[in-house]
Amino acid sequence: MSVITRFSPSPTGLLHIGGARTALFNWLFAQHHGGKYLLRIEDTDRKRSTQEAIDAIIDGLNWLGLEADQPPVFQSQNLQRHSEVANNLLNAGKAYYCYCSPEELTVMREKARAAGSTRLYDGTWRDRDTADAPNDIKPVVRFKAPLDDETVIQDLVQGSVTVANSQLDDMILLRADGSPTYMLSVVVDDHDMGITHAIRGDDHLTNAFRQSQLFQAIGWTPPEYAHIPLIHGPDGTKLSKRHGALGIQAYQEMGYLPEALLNYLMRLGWSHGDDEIISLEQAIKWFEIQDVGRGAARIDFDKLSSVNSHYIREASDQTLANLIQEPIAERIQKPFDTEMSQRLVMAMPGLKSRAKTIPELIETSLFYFYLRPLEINEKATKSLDNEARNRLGRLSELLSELSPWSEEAINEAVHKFAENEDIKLGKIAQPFRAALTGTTVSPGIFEVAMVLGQEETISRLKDVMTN
RNA sequence: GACCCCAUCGUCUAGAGGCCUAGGACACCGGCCUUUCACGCCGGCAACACGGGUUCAAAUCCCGUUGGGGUCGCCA
Repeated sequence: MSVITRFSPSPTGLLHIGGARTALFNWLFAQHHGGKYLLRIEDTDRKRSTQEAIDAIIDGLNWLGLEADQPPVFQSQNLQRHSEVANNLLNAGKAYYCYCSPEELTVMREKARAAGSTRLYDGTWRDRDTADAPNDIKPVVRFKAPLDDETVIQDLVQGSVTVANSQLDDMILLRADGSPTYMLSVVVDDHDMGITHAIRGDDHLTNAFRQSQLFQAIGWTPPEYAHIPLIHGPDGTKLSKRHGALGIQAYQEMGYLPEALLNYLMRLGWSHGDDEIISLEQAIKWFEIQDVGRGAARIDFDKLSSVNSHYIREASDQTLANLIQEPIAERIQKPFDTEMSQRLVMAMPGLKSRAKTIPELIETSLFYFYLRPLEINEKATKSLDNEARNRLGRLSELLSELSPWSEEAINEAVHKFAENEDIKLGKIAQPFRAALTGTTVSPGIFEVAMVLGQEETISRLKDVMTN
């Protein structure tokens, strides 16, 4: 039997980092087994589901490259089928009508809780004659859950998990308005979609018991379950808006590369020995659900950044240039022309090894495109005393005659210059950097000069001399 | 509160009874490299929650304690 997995978010909010990881694990598992990975939008709560959320989820998934193998399934379109299954259960005597009013249930719940019970519904209508039914109450349909024995889930991650059936009450299958509940819909859709493995968050573990019972009652085989631990915030508490319960596009905006986020996410809970940098191809080969840990993991932005900087360094100069060209143009208020594009690509090797995020990459590349005269920051100004300016003057004369204009040639020329002036290289390199970049921190200054070109370099030198 | 799950350096983790005086990565601290900042390289700090068993031997198995998390809706 071929593997089919699914990621089934409810479109009531953004695709957060935990959801992204769940999707990733489902995707990896399916890929590893040569199966299929499907997307099911659980939009049966029509009040809370929004089109924006649906778009955000699908966009986020696409950005990460976790495309489903089939068009998404919208749960709301299977409602009829779901109630049909409930009605069959009703006919078979495995479900029943319950006429309790919401008020009655509230009282019942409070009583049960006070008594320390997990069975919040006491089964009032389980065996009661429907002839007793009040006329003013529309009934819900409840599942006649087994009272004795226990339900056991062989979870692929958590191992064998057992609960006494006496702990579980009769869940609602169909609401008073006839609409199916989540528990029912999940079971029917998982079956109808042929889901073989349900990989989902830990928070569903207790749901698995009831779903398993339902499968049993209908006579279907439940999927294999794998409940993966949740992701916590840096302080170990539940992920909240404060931490990282941000939409995935927030991470995009913060400048994380999708491959970096994917790599980071897969290592949260899953491991393959000591490997840290793992490509998607390798992950597909290596991914075993048994290797997923059982404890919750905290999100660590430092590590994410570190992984990100690795992928930035790995990315091709052209790819990165394409990525940041627009943002740079916005910053400098000037559209890119061919020459600027070429300059950016040329500058990339020196730039990318210094950046942990894309915004950082943008920030540090700006000086290449600022119009003259450059603004020199305070620190940089300090290296431009009179002596230094005079020296830069002499250097600029030398450089204006330099040919060819290569990094190596510039390097050689400046070294020779320092030798002739009997100064340490730093004495000229730092003022040179200040003049060309306006700052004290930049890529190698010979590389900078090379990228800037002979004319621009000389001009920038002259700018600081005349000021 | 009841039920369920979890527990190795600050963080992510390796570890499936002897290979562990517990390994890697991030972060942190030194050093090297060097025209700055990074990168890179070298070194350092740092953990098996606690208590009982089982065993010749336990981070690894069992029980308990403590701590953390999850679930208890006519939400999903």
